[in-house]
Amino acid sequence: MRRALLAWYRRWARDLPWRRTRDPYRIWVSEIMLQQTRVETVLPYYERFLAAFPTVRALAASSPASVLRCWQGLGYYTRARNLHRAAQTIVAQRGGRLPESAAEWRNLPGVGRYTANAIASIAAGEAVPVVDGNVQRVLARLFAIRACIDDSATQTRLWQLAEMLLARRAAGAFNQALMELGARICTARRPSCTVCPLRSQCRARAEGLQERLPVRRSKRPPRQVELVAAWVRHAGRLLLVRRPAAGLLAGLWTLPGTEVRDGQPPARVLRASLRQALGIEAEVGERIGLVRHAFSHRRWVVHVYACRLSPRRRPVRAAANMRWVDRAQLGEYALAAVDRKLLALAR
DNA sequence: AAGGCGTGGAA
DNA sequence: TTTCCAAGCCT
Repeated sequence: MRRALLAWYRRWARDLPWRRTRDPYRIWVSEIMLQQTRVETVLPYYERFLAAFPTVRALAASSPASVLRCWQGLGYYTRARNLHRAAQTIVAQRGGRLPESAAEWRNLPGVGRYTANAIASIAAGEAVPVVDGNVQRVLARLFAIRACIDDSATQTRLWQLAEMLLARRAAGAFNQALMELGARICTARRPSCTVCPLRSQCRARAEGLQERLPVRRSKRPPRQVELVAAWVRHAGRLLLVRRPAAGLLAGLWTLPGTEVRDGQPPARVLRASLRQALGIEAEVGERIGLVRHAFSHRRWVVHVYACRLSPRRRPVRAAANMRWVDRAQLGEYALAAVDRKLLALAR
């Protein structure tokens, strides 16, 4: 099995930038970006990030805002904050020397069992297994595991299997090969069994179960939330506010606004929110659009209104989490994808 | 154990 | 349009 898999990988592995280096810093950055994120999505971010922060020292010396700007649009923003924090810890406590074992990597924020083992096996050849979504699927099929993949007992078994199968003298290549197989051949839907290097050893295929495995727990549908946002311009500038430091899209910038409880009139809620949260007296004008956005765990419907400051209450002094922004300066503010949609409405 | 935490592509 | 999901981690 190892021989077939490694031979397949040598022949078919995609040429990816993080496969062209053994620099632990670069491997680390790639693994963090790849958490729950597709290769094609990561590629441009990876190149930009390493151009901006080519070493762990450069990353540690940068500002949180600049790291977040580089990450904007990639999602799961805690990853960026953890990466930055970890870089500062590495410089402050280890003189910039990166961890050298999976156990050491595991101590860094944002580095769990999968990521620690991935980095250590790929960058240093340490003989430790990985189990990610790909490996779960490949092993569940290879061994025809019908138990729910989310059960902790099943997880334990998958890690044991990955450990048992591991090609210990080529751990990095083996781990990547298993994941590559899951990404390219043993896909979630319509796996390409006829060209799979493990087809003769796959129990799911022998039993015709490959399309039905693995079995996952069904997730309950995301909660729907209605919001209202304000497009406030004054003297050629647009009002932005910074989201709270914790929670959804923490630390990113957005249009001012708030949640609308069911049945409430959006325009009135918005006017009250601007006054109470920001001390701004504004007239809420026409609705310039409706934006729908889906997160992993909730769905937003955002009403966007054009607003103008009440004439006698100007000028407005910006609080710490509030900025009047020139169009030319917009690039200095990290925005989530949902807020790109909001801004695109009124251009 | 289960839910918070993003996004975009595929079916 | 909706659903599922992709190189997970943290609480």
